[in-house]
Amino acid sequence: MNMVTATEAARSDTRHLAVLEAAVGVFARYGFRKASMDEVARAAGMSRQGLYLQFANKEELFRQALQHSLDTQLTAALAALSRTADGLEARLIAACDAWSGRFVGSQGADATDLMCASTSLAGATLTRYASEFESAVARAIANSPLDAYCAKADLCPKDLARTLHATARGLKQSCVTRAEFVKGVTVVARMFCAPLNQRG
Amino acid sequence: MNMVTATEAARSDTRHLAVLEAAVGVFARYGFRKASMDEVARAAGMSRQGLYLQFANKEELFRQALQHSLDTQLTAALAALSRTADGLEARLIAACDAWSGRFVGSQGADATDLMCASTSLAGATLTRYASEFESAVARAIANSPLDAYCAKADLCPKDLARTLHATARGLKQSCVTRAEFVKGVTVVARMFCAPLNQRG
DNA sequence: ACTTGACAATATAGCGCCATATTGTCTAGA
DNA sequence: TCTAGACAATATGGCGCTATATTGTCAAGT
Repeated sequence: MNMVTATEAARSDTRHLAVLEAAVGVFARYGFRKASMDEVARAAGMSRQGLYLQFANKEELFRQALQHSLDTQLTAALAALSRTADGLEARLIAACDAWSGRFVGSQGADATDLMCASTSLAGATLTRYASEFESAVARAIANSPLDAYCAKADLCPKDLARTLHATARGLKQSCVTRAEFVKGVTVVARMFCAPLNQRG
Repeated sequence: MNMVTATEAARSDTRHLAVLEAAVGVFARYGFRKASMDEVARAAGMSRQGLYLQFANKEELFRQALQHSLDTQLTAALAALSRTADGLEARLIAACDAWSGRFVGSQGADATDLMCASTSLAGATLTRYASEFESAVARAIANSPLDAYCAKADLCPKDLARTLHATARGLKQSCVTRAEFVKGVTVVARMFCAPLNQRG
């Protein structure tokens, strides 16, 4: 692969991602059914036919947009977890926010539609990413001094990760503002990390 | 009020509550719309007209059944919280389970219907009970040694209670079995109570 | 005090039909 | 490589209609 094709591939890839970003925005606002290919094309600044040249159909576009969104969120969460310069508490908060916080304030009446479409069109992907998130959180905990306390409390890092994730889900469904969400996540993370701030 | 009327009132009240119990079961299984007065009457072992002698209409029956269910759950939660012989962790677990755990495994396709009907027919009652639950949890925390740690962590008992409640909500929506739910609640409660098990 | 059987009023589910919106595909062209 | 315009196939929402189920209310009986 020479320079030209590499550059072209990179540019085409960038364009591809930009389209997916636009699609994510439109799907998030209108849900799966009420979002039209026309709307997505306009948001991406291209023609409707341009979309069909890149994606076989609406379902495929949705699948890729969903996967891109999940990928972005998971990548950001992993990045947050790997900032070992920060304390575990800050990393957990940032990770949960990156993973679950993005669409907190903006879920309308189409939320059920989105969840339904996501599970029916890419349920496996969805659960796979969620599981990867929990595993990464569990690893971060296992590689921290908190791991020792877990054992003492007859718990494993995986348990903490799962419950942290459940808390994020609960907050997502009950919080109106993102600030509220972050506040809630901060509370769990801080309490989970409490053993680190005391002499054991 | 003499003995006879008092006894009669008590018996009538017991009957009333038994009918509400039956109604709760039917509504929980079928949702609001798909549950028929006929079904409730059969479950309560009485005639459909008997229901209309006690409740003005279906909405009123639902409101009272919901309130009775909330009342039962809140009462059980308060009782759990007041068992000061137990440690805070056990009390928090029992309280969350009593408040949120009852219908964990049994939520079918009519769950949305139930939530929608509940909020539209008795939204104020719903939020009032939820708020009372959180306040009671907050009080239990404030009256425990954990209160001191809260202050040190720049948090208040109310924050912990709210987040605990959010965790219960998240678990309720993601757990398939009640055991799973209790396990998740145990994890948060144990970690929240961690500061009590260490020398500060 | 509750049941039974009946009743009209109303809600619900299903169906077909129509108008419209959207999808997915094509051709021609910049 | 993308756009523009057109196209059939299909999905969707609305409307009227029918059949059925359910609600809410009777009168009569126990």
